[in-house]
This record gives sequence, C-alpha cells and structure tokens, in this order.
Amino acid sequence: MLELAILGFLRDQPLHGYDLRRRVAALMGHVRPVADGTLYPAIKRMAAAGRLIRKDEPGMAAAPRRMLYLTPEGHAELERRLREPDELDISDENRWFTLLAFLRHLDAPVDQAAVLRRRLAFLEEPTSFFYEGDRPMGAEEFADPFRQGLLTIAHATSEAELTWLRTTIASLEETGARSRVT
Amino acid sequence: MLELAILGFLRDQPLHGYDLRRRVAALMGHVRPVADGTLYPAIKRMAAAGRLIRKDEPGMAAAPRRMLYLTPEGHAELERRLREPDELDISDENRWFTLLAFLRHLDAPVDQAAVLRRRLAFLEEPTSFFYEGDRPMGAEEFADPFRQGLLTIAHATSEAELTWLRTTIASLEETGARSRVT
DNA sequence: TCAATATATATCGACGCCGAGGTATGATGC
DNA sequence: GCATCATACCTCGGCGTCGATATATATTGA
Repeated sequence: MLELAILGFLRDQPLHGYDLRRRVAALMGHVRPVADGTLYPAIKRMAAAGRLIRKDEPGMAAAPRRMLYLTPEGHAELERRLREPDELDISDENRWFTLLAFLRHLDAPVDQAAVLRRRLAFLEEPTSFFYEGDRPMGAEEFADPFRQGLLTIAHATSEAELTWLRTTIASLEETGARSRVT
Repeated sequence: MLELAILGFLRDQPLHGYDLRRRVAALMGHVRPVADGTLYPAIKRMAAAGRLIRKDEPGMAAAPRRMLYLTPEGHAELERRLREPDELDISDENRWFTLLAFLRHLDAPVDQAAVLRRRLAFLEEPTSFFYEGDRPMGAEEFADPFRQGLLTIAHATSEAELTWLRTTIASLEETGARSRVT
C-alpha cells in the first residue's frame, strides 16, 4: 500500500522524502499515520530494486534534500500494480482507496473499467459478518444495537460505492468503445 | 485487532481454534483473511499472558480439539480494550468495526456512549485527502473521476455513520441517565 | 481402493511496520 | 544569546503477520 502510494505520487512529479511524507500522510495518514521508520526503509528498498533514483540537492529551508525520481522500471511497476492489483487491494478499503487515488495513471479506459469491475464483483458478493453455527445472521436478528449499526453502516457504505461504480464503469466503457471506433 | 476479536468471541462461549478461525474469518476475513500462522501464535501468546487457558478434548469430527476458555484476566483485558481503545482502533475502519462488534460487552451505557463519541469526534474532524502545496483540494477541483469518486464515497460513508452515531449516542445517554435516577 | 476434502493444530523463516532514538541546519521568537 | 520549531534524513530492535510446511483423523465420492 505504501509502495503504491510512493510510486503514484512520484509518477506526477519528483519529490523529496519529506514532501512525500506529507502527501502520504494526507492520503492515508488520517486513518493510519506513516512513521519515518516505515517510509525511509521503503524508499531505500525501492531504490535498491531500481524503481527510483535519488539525487542530492541543497535544501530549500534547511538540511539538504534527496530528490526522488521514478525510473522506467518504477513506472512499469506502478502500471503493473494498477492493472493487476491483488485481491487484498480490492477487498481492503484502505488499499482500495489508495489504488483509486492513482488509477488515472492507467491509460486505457477499458483497463480502468476492468479494475472497477473487480471491486464491483467483490461488493456484490453476499456476505455475513456473523454466524449462528452455519446460518448467517441478518441485522434484525440481534438486539445488540452495535452489531445492528455495524451492518447498517456497512450496507449504506457499499450502496453508495455500488452506485458510483456502476455509473463510472458505464461511462468508461462507452469512452473505450468510442475510441476503438474512431 | 485479532486479539480483540479472540477475546470478544471467547467472552460469549468457549471455542476451539478451528471454530474461532471460522468466526474471525466471517467478521474480518471478508476484507483480510486470517492465516493459521497468525491465529495460532496469537492464541499461544494470549495463553502465555494468562488471558485464556486450553483444555484438550476429543474432536467431534476428526483430530482432538483444544478448547479455549477466557480467564478473569482475559475478561478484564477485553473490558480494558473496549473502554480505552487506542487511536488506531477509532480511526482505522477495520479495527473500529471489530470494536463495534463487541462493544455490547461494556456494561455501562455511558461508557459505550463515550467510545462512540470518540469515533464521532474523529469523523467530524475536517480532512482532505489531497493537497496542492498547502491548500486542501475539494472534489470539484480535479477532473480525475477516480479521485472524485474517492471523495464522494468517503463522504457518503461518513454521513451514514454520523447519523447512526448521533441517534445511538442520544439513546444510550438517555438510558444511562434513567438508570442513575432509578 | 484411493484421492480429495474437512476437521484440527502447530512451527518456521522472511519480511514489513512501528516507536524510539539520533544527526544536522536555518528561521523565528523571547 | 538561546531555545524552539520546522525542515530533512536515517538506523535499530522488537514484534506481528504471512505463506509454506508438517501432522493426524474421519468422511465423501470417483
């Protein structure tokens, strides 16, 4: 998730670690803040893997900066991660939101639509949070207001997303079809 | 998160590892499946900490089972975690949902309401996912339909939860007030 | 008869994440 | 003159998670 965000932000423009940290914090930090001890090792890992290169520059305000540039390998890796996200990227809301934040970097609308379809399929699958033996339990079955709320919120959330997904997929596929004809 | 779920499920009834695995998978596995290599070490850890004890029993269907019983220490730990969740339990949706699933085990309605208030405060905080320099960006500012969708969905989600939180807090505090008078 | 599946528990190495700590510079405020 | 803050980077130990792997039994179906 972190690596995807780094690749995505660097795709737009070169950044130094500190700036990257601020952007990542805005995107995901609300939910789960990013520690320096997570970010810098991740940068180091990705540099070692050839996905980005570091260039030293004098600092604007204080200490010297190490600007980070995405390499062609990094670019390819971003595309691969967007085009073929693994199941966790689809099911885990935090990861999914990160993916969504950079999905515009997949160039073909049909590919974007294909990713959205996977999320759609995931949300359309019937699920139950609680079981009594083998029998799934509905919201109306327990007196517990918290579990009722849990199911209510989960339902409302997925309805909102389903609506958005369906209209967006339709419009993307229309765009894709038109461009094939042209 | 896993430990909270284990404590919560065992609070209702003794379970063996395999059964626990199924219940945990239903609650959280939809989003992020629980591996055996995560569950069993967690059980072992908690047994070592005195929060549960294991008793061998012949298996119903096959291999022998190790039934898990919550100890008074485990019971106290569950209560502590429910009463004083850390910030991540409040902000991370997956953790929050887990907490919500077992919040009924806090006996005082005022304590339950206090926890909901923390989530309410978190959701009421204004946040922005993206920044242009220092300026937060609204949904209408980017052409990117995916980032627009991201903000739209996040907004719809939190509206649904806010509504539920406000009504539930009100009713819990009314109950609490009534019981103090009685 | 043999394979697959469900039940049932457990370990191990690899790896990523986190919090704490450390270093250095320039601007701001008292 | 000095402390504090924001900028800017980095390491390390500890710990939890994961995937692979191992073991054993009973049932179901080819």
